[in-house]
Amino acid sequence: MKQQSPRQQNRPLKLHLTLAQGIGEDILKGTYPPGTLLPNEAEWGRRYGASRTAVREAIKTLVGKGLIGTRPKIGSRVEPRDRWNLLDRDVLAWHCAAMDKKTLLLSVQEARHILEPGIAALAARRRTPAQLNRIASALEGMRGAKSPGLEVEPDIQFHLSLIAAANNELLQPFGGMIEAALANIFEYTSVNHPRPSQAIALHENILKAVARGKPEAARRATEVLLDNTDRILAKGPVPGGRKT
Amino acid sequence: MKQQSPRQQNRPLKLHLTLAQGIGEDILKGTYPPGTLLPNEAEWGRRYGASRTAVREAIKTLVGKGLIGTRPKIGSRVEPRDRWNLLDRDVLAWHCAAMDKKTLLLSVQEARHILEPGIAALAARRRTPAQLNRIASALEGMRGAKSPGLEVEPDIQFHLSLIAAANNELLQPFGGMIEAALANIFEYTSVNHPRPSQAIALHENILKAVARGKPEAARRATEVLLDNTDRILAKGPVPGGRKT
DNA sequence: CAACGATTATTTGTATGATAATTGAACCAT
DNA sequence: ATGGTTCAATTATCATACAAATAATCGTTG
Repeated sequence: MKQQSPRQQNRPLKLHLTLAQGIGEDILKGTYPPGTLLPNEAEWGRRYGASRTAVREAIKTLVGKGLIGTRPKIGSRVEPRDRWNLLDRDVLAWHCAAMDKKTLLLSVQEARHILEPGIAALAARRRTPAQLNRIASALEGMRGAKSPGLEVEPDIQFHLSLIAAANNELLQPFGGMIEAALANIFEYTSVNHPRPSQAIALHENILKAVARGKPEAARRATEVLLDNTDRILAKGPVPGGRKT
Repeated sequence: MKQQSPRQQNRPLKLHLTLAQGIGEDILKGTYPPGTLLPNEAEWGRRYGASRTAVREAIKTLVGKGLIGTRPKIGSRVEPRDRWNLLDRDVLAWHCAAMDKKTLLLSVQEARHILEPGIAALAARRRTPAQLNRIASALEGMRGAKSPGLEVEPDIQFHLSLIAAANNELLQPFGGMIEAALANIFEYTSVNHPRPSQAIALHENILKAVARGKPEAARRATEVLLDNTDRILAKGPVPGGRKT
């Protein structure tokens, strides 16, 4: 048999990562608003039963994400929100954990409406055959999915490969946002996707336009898909809700 | 009297930051392509004359930015590019240092064309009076600038406050990109801005549309401004070039 | 000889303790 | 009050030791 209970995801997570996550969530949660001072290193060590070494490494991670800054004799201060790396996978995850899901998903959709149509148009002009292939096989994955849960992963792959096909590295960081969004939309709307076949058709329209090198068609097809996602979201969470 | 001579660049930069910068630049420069292994911690320590502690803190910073991942017995491996936090201020700076400026600026402009019109439209719908004020005073700053160099800072402020006025936190991380872009465009095109008065007029159009709550007008005005910037960029660098 | 299991070696992870550097705050002399 | 000095709190750096993870090696066995 494998691991026992399902609450232990794979590996026990290194101590400094646990600390970074704990402190990061506190910050995103608003426990320490921007401008305020965090407890000092020794104090974090006491709270988590960790050595200063581990605490400092966690803090350096958070500094790397733009959440805090440190100065001798002062301590660690929370940076203003506009310096936060909100698109970072971890930060976004902590944000999800701390924030109302619906509000967050609406923000994500708004950003997607601004970005993805333009990205699809770019992809239609610049995608390589290999990139087109990757998009197509993601779509195949969606078709092949038996349960709605298994549809999410290929869906994510579809959008990630679309972004990759835009061939502009500065747009890649948005992949993390899309990834978090799609995973959470499923969490939120659960099994009540109206008609999976419809979603697949909408994705296929994008693929076709990108394949034929029609930027404007790709843009419009993406807008249609996003509008559809908006409608699914607007229906609100599934009545039963989800446990975890 | 304020600080004295400019010979001391602010502060001697902490050791772990020097390390993070050095290693980060190496990665962005392509010395260690994605998927390859970095030298181990002891080796970095030897190269920089630093303790393992300092090296490890630098590495944790880079992990935080998504550039590398670490595993015991394996070492530090460069992550695939689509996990890099390219919008992070530091990463972007290292990227600038490593890459051809023109190519980078073209990528930035492309991203701006996708993002900023939509952002301006959002801002027209949602800006608060205070946010509108901040945009207006940035424009005033541009007007008041005596030398072209002094015009850059208010220009940056104009765009940052426009992004802020969109009131979508997920769009904020792009501020760093715009910031780096505008600073470098000045570096690149130097003093040969054709007519500052024209640039100011184009910015003013955006402000007016946002003030009047006209999303589509704001979108179009932003597109016009970006097209203008494109033209300035297309002229290429100033013949004399810049020293630094 | 092939496959599998234990051993080993390498690298990162964590802990401890000490010292240096930075800088706000308190203090003191004028 | 003013200006400089000292003090103290906190991060920054170092050295060392040991723990944990895991790829590679080696040896056993079927």
